Amino acid sequence: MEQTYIEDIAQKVGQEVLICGWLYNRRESGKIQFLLIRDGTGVIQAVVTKADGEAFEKALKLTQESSLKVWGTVREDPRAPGGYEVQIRNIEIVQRVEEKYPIDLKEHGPGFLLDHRHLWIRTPRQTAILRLRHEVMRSIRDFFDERGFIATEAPILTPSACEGTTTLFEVNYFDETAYLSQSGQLYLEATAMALGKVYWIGPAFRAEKSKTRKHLTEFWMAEAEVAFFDHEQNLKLQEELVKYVIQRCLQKRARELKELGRQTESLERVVAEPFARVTYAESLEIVNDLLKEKIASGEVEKLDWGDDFGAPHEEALGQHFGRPVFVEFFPAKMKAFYMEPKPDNPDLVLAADLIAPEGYGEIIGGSQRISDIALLKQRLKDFGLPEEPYQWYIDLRKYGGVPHSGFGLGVERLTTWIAGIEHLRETIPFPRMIYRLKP
RNA sequence: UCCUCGGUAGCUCAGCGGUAGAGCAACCGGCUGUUAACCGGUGGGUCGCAGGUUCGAAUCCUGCCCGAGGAGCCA
Repeated sequence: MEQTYIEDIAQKVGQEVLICGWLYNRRESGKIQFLLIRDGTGVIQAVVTKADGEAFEKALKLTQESSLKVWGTVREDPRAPGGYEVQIRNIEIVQRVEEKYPIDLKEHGPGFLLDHRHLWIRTPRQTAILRLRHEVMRSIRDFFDERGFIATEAPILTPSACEGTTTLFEVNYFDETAYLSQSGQLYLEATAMALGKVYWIGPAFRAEKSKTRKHLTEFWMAEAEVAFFDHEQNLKLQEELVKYVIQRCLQKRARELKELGRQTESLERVVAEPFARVTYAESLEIVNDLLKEKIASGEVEKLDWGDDFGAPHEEALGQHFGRPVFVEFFPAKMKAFYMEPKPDNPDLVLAADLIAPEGYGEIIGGSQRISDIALLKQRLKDFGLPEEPYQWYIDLRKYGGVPHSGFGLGVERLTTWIAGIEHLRETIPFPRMIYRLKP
């Protein structure tokens, strides 16, 4: 008999099915037992009574997370969680858990759960989040594929810093030192010159000693790069992408969003309305005004020209607009060396960060890239970077340099926002953080 | 790296100078519609580690280790 998955159970009412899974919980009341079985697609209640004989005796032996197969008949019953249940005919215990399962149905702290991440991911909340992550990943791919982008890859092992500044993880590479990539961007610029429109979703590594709910040392970025794209086209693409992903999650993952208790009204508004846009200069005024009381009391720092936003500033800006907001035209010196200057004010660059509402902070950073070879060399010099390791990158301007633009989107940050959860560590199966390398 | 809080039973915590506790989990028993079921019983401890103060330390002091929350930095 073929296995039926729990998510399809509604189509099997009145029929005999085979459920293969794990025991999530068991409740018994004398001559009747209720088994809650999970199979990765959902949880179903199965019922067995003393009159069922052998199956009842086997059910008594089942311990939490024991693996099992259950044959029985599906019926609708309002008393069952989810509205459907299986009347058990036969049970096969695949493996009985002999030792006590470490994770209870309630009351655990984050430290304990992270130590048991390999088991924690079995719980309904975690599977809902991971399914949502899958939808985010898949919809990003679909978005780009539908628009004729080519998926290409950037190397993880790199000879030098892409952006020069951030701390990198060092790796022994035979007789040399290599670094784990902190961004695929520079390589994507090269593949964009080969293929026109490119994207990739890959891991990025930052050895920053950050310890906040918004940081991982290993996270996934969706990056895109388009030849002949300018700043305006770049922002339009980003807005379409974010709306597309959210729309897909709302459509296809309503069950998971409900499981997470996510209020979807704000997400629906994000899809319906245009994103806000402010210049960096305007944003300074807005943020300083919004936070003027906290600045006066010394709780938050006042932002001066050239300052980057801190967490409170980012949050205030997100709350103020109540929808995603692009902050654009930053001072050149506070951003990376490769960004194209604003034509009417070369002290600013054609770059933008996208700030999510509801306090979720920056989810995208992007810019138009420098296309002129002389300017690029000058910028490397200004930033105190050597030309030699960037020779291949300079070549992109020597041989048919064109205006081009791109961006990087933080997959976990976007997923955290859509899920409406507190900490991004739950949006990746095995989070890597400053004090956490295991399991 | 800095600031704050914490580490006591498998888990979540109480106890804060005088015999080591509760709830949940586990195990045993009861209950034919449970919903993180309920009711009764049983077992379960190097009180993070090291040193100090004291007649006496889980409790007070010092150092170290580990973790959580926040800051900075960033996606």
